[in-house]
Amino acid sequence: MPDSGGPSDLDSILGLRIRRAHGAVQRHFAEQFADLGLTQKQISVLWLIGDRPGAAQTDLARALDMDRATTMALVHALEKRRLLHRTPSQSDRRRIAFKLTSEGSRLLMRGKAAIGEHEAWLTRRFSRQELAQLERLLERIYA
Amino acid sequence: MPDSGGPSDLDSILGLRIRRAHGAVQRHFAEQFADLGLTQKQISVLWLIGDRPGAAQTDLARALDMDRATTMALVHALEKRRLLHRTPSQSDRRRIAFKLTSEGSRLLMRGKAAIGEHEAWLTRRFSRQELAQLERLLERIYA
DNA sequence: AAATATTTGTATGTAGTACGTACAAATACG
DNA sequence: CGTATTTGTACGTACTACATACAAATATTT
Repeated sequence: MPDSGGPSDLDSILGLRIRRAHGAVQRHFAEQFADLGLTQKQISVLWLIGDRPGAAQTDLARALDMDRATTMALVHALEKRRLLHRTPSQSDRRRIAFKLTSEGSRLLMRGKAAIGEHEAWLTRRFSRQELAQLERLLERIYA
Repeated sequence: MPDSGGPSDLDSILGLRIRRAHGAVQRHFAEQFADLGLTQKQISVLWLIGDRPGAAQTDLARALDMDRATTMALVHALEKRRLLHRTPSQSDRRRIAFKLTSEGSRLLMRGKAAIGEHEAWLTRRFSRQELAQLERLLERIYA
């Protein structure tokens, strides 16, 4: 082996740190949620629809910072699993309102519990102050 | 519209903030690198091979926190574009050493410049202290 | 020295995420 | 009323990521 992993100037790139942190969180999340069969994005969608029944395509896309095509790919997959259903709006017949099915609600409840554990795993490495600081700094990137 | 984007308890999830920050960085990166035709992962691989010529599959996977299959998918794509080439190691004939081609080196140089601009965009929202703090906190997640 | 285990590279398949584009229907606006 | 915008749909493309199985080379154990 010509080089066994010495430091590289790549380490000083903030973007890479964010990507690696994201990857680590993603991996732990996937493990935690393997039995529920939900990804981060999927449970985010369920969560949002649970919070805002009647939301539509554009609402989800905006809330989750995704484009419409990506959003609908998620929604269609969840609909196929009968976790949500879609009913046309009466006031605006272009819109189709999303609601959780009872199975979707049950899965969301289990998902929220699992997210609690996941978040505990993630946040236990920070003090309360550090956590607040980290959230504040991260928000500046996407807000 | 039944709900126009009020706050949700989703906002208090650190994992989601990391994901959204990652998404924002990813989007800006993609714009910045559209003309170079390189993704974050791809330039990370080029960068690492530039820093450590002779590295092999496993070295890259470890350095970038990816599994071997993902790593090789990246390497193969870059090899197809003649940005790197692979030569069998003499000391260990299982290993195949990666090196940049001259075209790969040129592209890496341009990429490093573009990363400089990208990093400037990303970091200009933080003071020097905040930047150090953010890097320190992020590292705790994946290290 | 021989048998076994590990490492390394290869090849395939699946899934999720993300975006672009083009199209049709409904609504809003001038 | 005609036009522009919004909304949903239906394609297609690309990247990332992981699992698995297989072969070859090397390392380890007996």
